Amino acid sequence: MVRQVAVTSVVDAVGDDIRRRLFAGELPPGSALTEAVVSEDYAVSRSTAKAAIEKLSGEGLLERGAHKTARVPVLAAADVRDIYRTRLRLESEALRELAADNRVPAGAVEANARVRATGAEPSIESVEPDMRFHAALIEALDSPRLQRMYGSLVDEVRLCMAQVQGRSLLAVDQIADEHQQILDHLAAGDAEAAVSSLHDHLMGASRRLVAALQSP
Amino acid sequence: MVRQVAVTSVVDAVGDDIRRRLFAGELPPGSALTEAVVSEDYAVSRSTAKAAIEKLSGEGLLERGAHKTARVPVLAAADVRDIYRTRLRLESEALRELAADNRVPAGAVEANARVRATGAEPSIESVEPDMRFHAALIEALDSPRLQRMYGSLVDEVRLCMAQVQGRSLLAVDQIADEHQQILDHLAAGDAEAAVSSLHDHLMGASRRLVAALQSP
DNA sequence: TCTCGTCTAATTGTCCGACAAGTCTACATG
DNA sequence: CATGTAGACTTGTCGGACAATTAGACGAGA
Repeated sequence: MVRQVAVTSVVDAVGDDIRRRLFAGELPPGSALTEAVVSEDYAVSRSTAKAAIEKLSGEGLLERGAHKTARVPVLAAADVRDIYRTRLRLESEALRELAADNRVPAGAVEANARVRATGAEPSIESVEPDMRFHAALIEALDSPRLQRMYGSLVDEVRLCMAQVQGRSLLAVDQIADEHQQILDHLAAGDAEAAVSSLHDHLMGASRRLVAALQSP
Repeated sequence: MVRQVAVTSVVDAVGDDIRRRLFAGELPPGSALTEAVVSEDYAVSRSTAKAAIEKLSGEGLLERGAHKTARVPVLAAADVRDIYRTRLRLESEALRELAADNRVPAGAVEANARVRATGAEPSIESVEPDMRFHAALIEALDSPRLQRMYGSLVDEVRLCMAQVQGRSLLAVDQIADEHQQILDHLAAGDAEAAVSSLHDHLMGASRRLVAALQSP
């Protein structure tokens, strides 16, 4: 077992902050990010700015064509649907594997408790534990590659959230209830029921996101 | 509908050629790729070489730590198993969705015919159509994100193949038969049977790869 | 002998400045 | 109105430079 500590290069630091700004909605969809601007904003060389931008492009958080300025992607309904259907695919598999052993990941239970603790009203506060709940399902499989894939999806989900500015929130209680239902099915070892609940949970969220995207 | 044509930067060209060399086994596992060497080999600046190396690292085809020289990853048994289990997860989901509509992707049928056409003896020739068969299952779902994820897995699979140098090949007929079995189950709309066949197919391949890795 | 510093060579991280090539916009021309 | 063109902006690539880091060799001292 090797202890891991994080070292951060300037490129990473700049990339991380741009990512943060993306998720915080500080960079509206469609807005441009030229290498020169990034370079000035962070007081780094253009090479460094370029590297940061290209890294984010590789992750799908920015769009850029050859000789074109990088832009914050504008997510269309088709994108949101693809993101959520792919999410559903990964998480469904996770549920099937967990249900096969009646496994209920402790991290998911804990995260859902935190969801519920954020109060009854729809709240942006509940997003964080909500994401943790779902991530815990994936992490329970202990597969580096699956986790990496899911991580890239999560980033796109956060981009969605930023673009609808919380206009698609559901009552916290309902979210927590739906999560609990999934956990119950897991405990019972009923894979199909768990998958079905997850399907409703995620497809509902997808529909709300699409609706929020299309109404100003 | 926009017609797409490919433009290739120098960075991409260098990256693509290194990728090719990786898959061709020209770069043995564990070997180092310094920026200076790449820069000289391709007669490009170090900045360009660096960008190419970093792109490949991002795709998981090279390993590199801060201030460390990039190296061709040496795949351990755990890696191969994780790669194949993740492959199984994605392809299983694809089969379930296809079976739900009794869909048999034409591309998969055609690819399997090409597998069989490569003769009866185990042959490196059959690898290409084999990969096409599996990719066709994923492509049938028409999901950009799922395809991207699967693509990154395929790259790692090719890295495996390069590292065992074809020491894990199975008789072409058997491969084609197993593929056909999956297609038959799909046509019958029997998702669980299709998934089960796929499971045996992929886990067998995984076991052979691990064995080949561990014997000289 | 083993451990610990130190020195050195190789390598990467970051910056700067430069120029060619590509993109976009507005404007002029036919 | 379509076409072409000029100019500003932006990206792609290069070369060189220097600091920071790593890794290996070497030697001093316990």
